[in-house]
Formats: sequence, structure tokens, C-alpha cells
Amino acid sequence: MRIAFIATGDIAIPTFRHLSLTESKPILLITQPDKPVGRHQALTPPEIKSIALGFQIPVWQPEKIGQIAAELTALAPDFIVVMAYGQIIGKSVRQAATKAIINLHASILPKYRGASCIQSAIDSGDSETGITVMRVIRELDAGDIITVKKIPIQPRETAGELHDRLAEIGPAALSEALEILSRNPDHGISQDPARITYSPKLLRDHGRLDFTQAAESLERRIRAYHPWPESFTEITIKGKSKRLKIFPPTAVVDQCIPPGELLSRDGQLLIGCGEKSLLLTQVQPEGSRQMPAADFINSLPAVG
RNA sequence: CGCGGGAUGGAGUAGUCAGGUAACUCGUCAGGCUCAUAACCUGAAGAUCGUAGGUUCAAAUCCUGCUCCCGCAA
Repeated sequence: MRIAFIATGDIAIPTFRHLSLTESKPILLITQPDKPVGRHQALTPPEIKSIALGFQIPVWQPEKIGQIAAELTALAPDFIVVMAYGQIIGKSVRQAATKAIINLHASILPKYRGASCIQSAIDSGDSETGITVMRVIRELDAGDIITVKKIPIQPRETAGELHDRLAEIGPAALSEALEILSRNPDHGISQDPARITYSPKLLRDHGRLDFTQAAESLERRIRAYHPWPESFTEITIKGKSKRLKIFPPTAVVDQCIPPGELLSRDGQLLIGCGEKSLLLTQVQPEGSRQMPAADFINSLPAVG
């Protein structure tokens, strides 16, 4: 089976690696170009690229996926597998697969189409999520469903932890989908239009917490936005407004504090919410490194 | 050279602008109090103030180079 793999995000790594160890080892990886990243804008390749090179798999990094449509078509892959690539797949590429082009998406479609599907599942308080394998069509994440693999969401799980667990079930989801398609090439279940929801790409500023919300919601939000984009609030130190990042875990406590107001009591750091309060365990003032809440409290009298 | 914050006993910070005795909260250790304690009281140890150089009678503090950490932006 000739498979071309199109992926950028780390969530695709276990699936790609697994496939590379089978007789269906991908004939090609298409991934995003190396991009400047971090404070010093160092040009960084996607990690999946180095894995491909380790398996002696050719890597293409077009600026726009459409640029390599002709070359890809010439390779005549049976299947094209897309996972966390980061670009819309145009028609010319979709038609390059002789059998099917499929996408692994980290939600139970049609819930959470879009980029921040893992965050949305935690933020919404869902009890389960999964990997959906569906056909790639013009509309994003909208194709017919081949198969779904579900896993429960743990009560205190962060998006980072859930991301890694979802990545681990990718290989099984893909194997199952490929098996189904080999038996029945036309298999596919259309998505229920009534249950479609979207989870748009997150920006860093989305991490600003709204403390008029209930503590339960904020606790989920903080887990959902870790490790990216992280949650924060504004505090005033020496007359200057600074960000205070808030990291999981946090805990809901039954205490009434004005929304957004910090309170230290018995060495514990609490912040008021619209309903109940949150106990913070890890914070990071702007300019400092991440620290236990107790350390932050220790600096407060001096900051006063 | 994208913008900005930072480096001070084991931790987090104040002190830097107006150079002159090392401060605060916590931790550690010892003793005390207590039926008891993570509580309270008393005491102690622990810092050549990131690094290299410069100015000065005198530098955590002023000047210059360097290293490292972090927030924003991308």
C-alpha cells in the first residue's frame, strides 16, 4: 500500500512512526516549511520531519501545498493521510490519491471542527473525546466519517496530557480506517448537521481569564489552555500592571471573594470568581519564572 | 540588532533613581511553650549581591562588555 503522509503537528508523530514500521511505510512526508520560532526566531523544523528523515522517507516542505500537486499525483499514492498539517488541502491535492484521502482529527466529529478541538473538549467539560478518521473534502473537517476511536477525559487532565493520549490512539484509528477502506472502498457516514460545532484557532490573548465566570468553568479553562496558550490575569505590582500566568492544577473552593481579587490565607493563594473561588498552586508573574503559589505569596509583603 | 522585565543566603523578593552597617516573607537548625501540632515564642547558621572590567576614599547601587532566565510580539 502506497501512502503519502501530510502532517506537521506533534500529535501525528506516533501514527507516522507506527506506519513507518509497517510494510505500509509512507513513501513521502509533506510538512510545513521550517519556521522561525521562539524569542530568537531560530528556524525550527517540525519534529516529524526529522523522524521521517530517520526512516529515510523523503520530505517535501512546500510553502503552499498546491505547489506540489503535480509531483504528488505523479507518485500515484493509494492513500493520502492528513493529520494536523495546518493548511487547507486544495482540490488538486485531494485528487492525487488513487483510493482515498483521509484525515485524522482529534475530536468526535461533528463536534469541534477546527484547530482547537482538544482544548474545546476539556473546556466544555466533556467526559470523552477521540480521534475521528474522515474523508477530506473541500470544507474543513466535514467529510464522511470512516471510523472513530474514543477515550475518556480524566477529571484533572490538561490539554497537553490529553493531546499525548490522543496521539497514542492515532495508529489504531488509522489502521482500522485503512482496513475498513480496503474491505469497502466506499464506506463513510455523513456528519449530522444538527450536531456540528466549531473550535476556532486560539490566540494567546484568549488566555485572559474572566473571573465573573464560575470557578468550575475557570478550572476547566485553565486545564484546557495548558500548555498553550496558558491562562493569565492582570495584577498590579509597584503601580505597574503585569500579567500573572496561572497554571494547573487549580481547585474549586467554597469561599466567597470578589471576582478577580487575590487572597492569601494560611499559605494558600485564592482568587475570587463569579461563583465560589479558585485555589491556585502554580503561578508565574511576568518577568519571573514559574513558581509555587506559596513563593508568590512570600513576595507579596515586599511588593505591597 | 523587534519591544520590555529580571539575576541579591536554600526559595520568592525589597534595597539600585539621590553610592556609605545586607532587609522582608518563608525554609533549615537549636531551644522554649503545649496533651499535641504544619500553630506560637526565642535564638542560630547561611550572601565575596550572575560574570568580567572601569569610576570612586567607598559600589548590590554609577559606567562598559559578556552569560543566563522570563513576558510580549512574530
